[in-house]
Amino acid sequence: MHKEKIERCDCNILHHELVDRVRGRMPGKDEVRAIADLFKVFGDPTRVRIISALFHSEMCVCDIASLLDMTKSSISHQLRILKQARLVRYRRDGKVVFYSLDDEHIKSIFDQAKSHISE
Amino acid sequence: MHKEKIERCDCNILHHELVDRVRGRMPGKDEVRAIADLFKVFGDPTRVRIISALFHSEMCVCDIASLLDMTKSSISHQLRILKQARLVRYRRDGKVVFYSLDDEHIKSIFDQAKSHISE
DNA sequence: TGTACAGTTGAACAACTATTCAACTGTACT
DNA sequence: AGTACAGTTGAATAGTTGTTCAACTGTACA
Repeated sequence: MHKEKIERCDCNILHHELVDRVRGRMPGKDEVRAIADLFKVFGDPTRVRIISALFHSEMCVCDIASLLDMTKSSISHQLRILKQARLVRYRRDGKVVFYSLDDEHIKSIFDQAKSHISE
Repeated sequence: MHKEKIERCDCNILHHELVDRVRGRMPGKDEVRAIADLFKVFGDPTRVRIISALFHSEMCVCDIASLLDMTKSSISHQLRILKQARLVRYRRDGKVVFYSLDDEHIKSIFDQAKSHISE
C-alpha cells in the first residue's frame, strides 16, 4: 500500500504499474512539441491546398495565389510557415520565386491521412 | 491572347497552362477540409501525448490524467475530440472507461512525422 | 534613373481553441 | 436510499492563428 505523491489529477491512480511502465516509454517534451508543430502546419485548409498543388509541380507565388483564388500576401505568409517547417524549398528566377516540396515524407503522410478519412 | 476572368489574386497569371492543369487535379473542398481537420487533431501536444500513451496500452481517463499530470476534465475534453475523429474507441467496465486507439494509420503517420523531424 | 511588378513583411483584427471551473451523470457498494 | 468516485459537459477565459491592409524589397527593363 503506497501513498502516491501529490498528483494534479484529482483522482486515485487505478493502474499504477501500467502508468509507470508507459511513462518510461513516452516521448520527451521537445519531441512532443516538434510532432505537434509539424501536424499543426498540416492542419490548415490553405496549406493543405498549397501542398496538394506542389505535389504536381513547382509553382510561383502568383500561380498558387491564382489557383487558390487568394492574395499573394496570404499565400506568402503560408509559404513562410511551410518554409520554417522545412517542408518546401524555393528558387529565385528573376522576379519570380518558385516553390516546391522539400520532403519525401509528406506524400506518404497525406496518403495515410486520406486512407483514414475514406475508411 | 486571352483575357483572364477576374482573379482575387492581384497579379498576372504567369503560367496559365500549368495552373489549369493542376487545378484539375486538386482535391475537392470536402476532402481538403477533412484532411486539415484530421491533422488539426494531431496538432496539439496534449493529444500527441495521449496518442503516444495509447500506442502502448489501453488506459482509463484517470490513468492518462495521472500520466500527463493534468485534470480528468481536460483529458476528457481531448478524448472527445479524438473520439469524434474516430481515432480512439472506448469500453466501459463498471465505473471505469478504457480508451484505446481505433486506427491502424496513426502509427505510420506518426512514424513518418518523426522521420521528418529527425532528418 | 525611373517604372513595373513579383514577392515579403509587420501590425491589427476576427475567429478559433485548450484549459479551468462548477455542476452534473452513471455505476458500485453498503 | 445514500455515499463515493470515474467520467462528462457547458460556459468562460486566455492564448493562438489566418487573413487583410499598407508599406516595403528586389529584380528586370526601357
